Amino acid sequence: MPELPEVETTRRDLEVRVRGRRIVEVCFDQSGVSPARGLGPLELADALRGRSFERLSRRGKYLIAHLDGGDALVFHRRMTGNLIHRRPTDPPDPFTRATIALDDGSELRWTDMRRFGTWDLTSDPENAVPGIGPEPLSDEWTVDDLGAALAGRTAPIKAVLLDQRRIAGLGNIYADESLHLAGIHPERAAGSLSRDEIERLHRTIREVLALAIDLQGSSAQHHVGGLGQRGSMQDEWRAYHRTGEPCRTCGTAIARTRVAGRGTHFCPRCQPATSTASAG
DNA sequence: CTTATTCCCTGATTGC
DNA sequence: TGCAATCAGGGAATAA
Repeated sequence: MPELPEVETTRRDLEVRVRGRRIVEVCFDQSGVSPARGLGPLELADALRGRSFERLSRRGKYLIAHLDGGDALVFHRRMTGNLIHRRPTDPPDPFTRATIALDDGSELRWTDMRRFGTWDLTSDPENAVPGIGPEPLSDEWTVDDLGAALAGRTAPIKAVLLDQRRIAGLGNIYADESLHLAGIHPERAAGSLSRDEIERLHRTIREVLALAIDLQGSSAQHHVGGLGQRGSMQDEWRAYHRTGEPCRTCGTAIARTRVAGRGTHFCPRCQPATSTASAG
């Protein structure tokens, strides 16, 4: 599913291709459902027609398309959303819910099998995502910041990693992967992590996100990049979606449980429930 | 303020 | 083989 690396992949792919392009028309499928809360398909098309893209930015899992005039169209791909740049003559993409025609004859196709994705038109792009936590790949995000986000919390560490108010952009895949690399059990109380564990986790979060961006994201399920290409990070998964398969570090079968309502994968040996001893 | 639960959606998978 | 139940999960809403 699209997490920070998948959204960043799309941003990089599309930025150069939509910059300066004017929206000629926006067409939605026949469902009558708009991905924009509070705006129907026709209203949304009216609001976007004639506007130009200035740049694309990202905040956590949100893709922000800055428009001329100072406002922005904010996309969230949720589970199955993709934004793909195509020519009209390219073969159809399955589950295309909307098409944005551009003034150079190309188009952006919004595909979203499960229709969870959202568009949000805002006049205040700087505050497009209120309450969201720090960007984990930013130079300004320190070990101390992570420590402060975890301090005193009794919730499982994985639940805190998934909480977008604490850290922006981690989802189920990269939470599991970061914890495996750090050797930390996903059900450990967040506030119980030692300084050494917090340092390891800070490092592995950044490592796994950076690698995933290099590999253009994980495409085991639905994600494709802005040109329709698959990523290859799924080949590097060490925990996520590997139930019963051998841990790449120690060979122990990867276990599966449920944390914060999400399927959770970990190595019972490398990620012990109690120890603070090293791993990763 | 906190943590836990439900719901949205639809194709894939599982169970009988 | 067929059909129903379950599963996948980000985040908003709701509950406690």
